Amino acid sequence: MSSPGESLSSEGSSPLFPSRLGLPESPLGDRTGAGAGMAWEMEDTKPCMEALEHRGLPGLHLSCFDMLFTEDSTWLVKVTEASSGQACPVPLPITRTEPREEPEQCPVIDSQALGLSPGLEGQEGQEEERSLEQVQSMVVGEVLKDIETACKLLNIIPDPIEWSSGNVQKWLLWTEHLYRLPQAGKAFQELTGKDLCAMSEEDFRQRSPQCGDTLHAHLDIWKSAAWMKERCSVGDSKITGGDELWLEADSSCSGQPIHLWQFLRELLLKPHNYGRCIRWLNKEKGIFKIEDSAHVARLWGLRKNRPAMNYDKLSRSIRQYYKKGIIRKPDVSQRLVYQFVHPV
DNA sequence: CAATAGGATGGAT
DNA sequence: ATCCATCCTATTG
Repeated sequence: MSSPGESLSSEGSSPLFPSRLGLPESPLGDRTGAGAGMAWEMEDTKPCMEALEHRGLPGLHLSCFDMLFTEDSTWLVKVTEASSGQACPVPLPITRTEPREEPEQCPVIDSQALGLSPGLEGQEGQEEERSLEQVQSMVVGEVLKDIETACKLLNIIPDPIEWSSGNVQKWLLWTEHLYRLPQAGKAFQELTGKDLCAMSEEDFRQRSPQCGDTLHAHLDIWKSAAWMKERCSVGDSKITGGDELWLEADSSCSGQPIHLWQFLRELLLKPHNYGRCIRWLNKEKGIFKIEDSAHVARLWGLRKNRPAMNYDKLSRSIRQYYKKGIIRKPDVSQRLVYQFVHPV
C-alpha cells in the first residue's frame, strides 16, 4: 500500500535485461584460474578423456580445460589438428574464431570438429580414423546436448531461422552471459532469426565490433546443429550418438510457464552442465544443494525473463513450497540445502 | 554477512 | 485462485 515508487532501485528503470547480467557476482577468476575443484562435473567427460589418452591420438589434442571451464556450456571444445594434411571432408560452415584477449574465455569449435558422416574415404580402417570419428561424434553430441539445454532454459527452439526477434534477444543475452561478452543486444534489436542467419560475419562485426565475430561463430554452430538435425531426420533414420537427445528435446514446448521446482529439477538433471551451481546430495531422498546461489538465481531469471532475480527472491519462492509440500528443508537443516518432498 | 523464515503486496494468467 | 516477484523485518549461524 505504500508508495508505488518503492523500488526504483531494482527494476523500474530497465525494460529489458539490464546490463549487469554476467557481471560481478561470480568472479571470473575462480573458473579460468583454478585448476582444481571441479570434482563433480568431471563425471561425464572423464571417460572420454581417458579414452583419448589411452589411444594417444597422434594428431588430436582435446583441450579439456576449454571444455570444463566454460561454465554452463561445455560444448565449446577446441579441437586442434596438428597432424598432416589429412583434412576430413566436412562441409560445415563452422568458422574459426581466434580468441582475442582471453584464450580460455572464448572457446569455440575450432576446425572441423562438427563433421558428421565423414566420407569414410579409403577403408583403411586406421585406428586414427576411428578415433577421429569418435572424437567428432563426441563433440557433436556435446554440442547438441548443450544447445538443447539452452533451448529448454530459454524456451526457444533450436533452429535460429525460426526465431522471433524476442528469441534472438534471448539468445544474444544468453550467449553474452555465457562467454562474458560485452553487451551487444542493442546492436541486433528488431532482427529476426531469419535476418540474423542472412548476415555475414562482416555484418556482425559492423553491428558489434567487439564481439560480432564471436556471435557469428556461435550462430554458425546453432545453424549447423539445426542443419544436421534436419538432415538426420529427413534422411534414413539412422540415429547416432547425440542425436537421440534431439528426439526427446521437444518436451519443453508445452506452453505452460515453468514452475520453480521444475526448473530446479531440470538443472539437477544435468550435472554435466550445472553441477557447479546445483547438485544432488542424495538423489534418492531428493536432497540437493545450491552451490552457487547467485548463479542459480541468474539462470532462473534468464528463464523467466526476470533480470532482477536474485537468491533472496528465489529462496522466498522456494519457501512458499514449504506449505505446499513440494520442497522442504531436510531433517538436518543445512545452508543452501533443500529437499524435494516427493523425490522421483 | 549471508542465509533463513515468513508477512505483505501487486502482477500475470 | 495460483504462482511468483518484490520488498521487508527479524532471526540465526
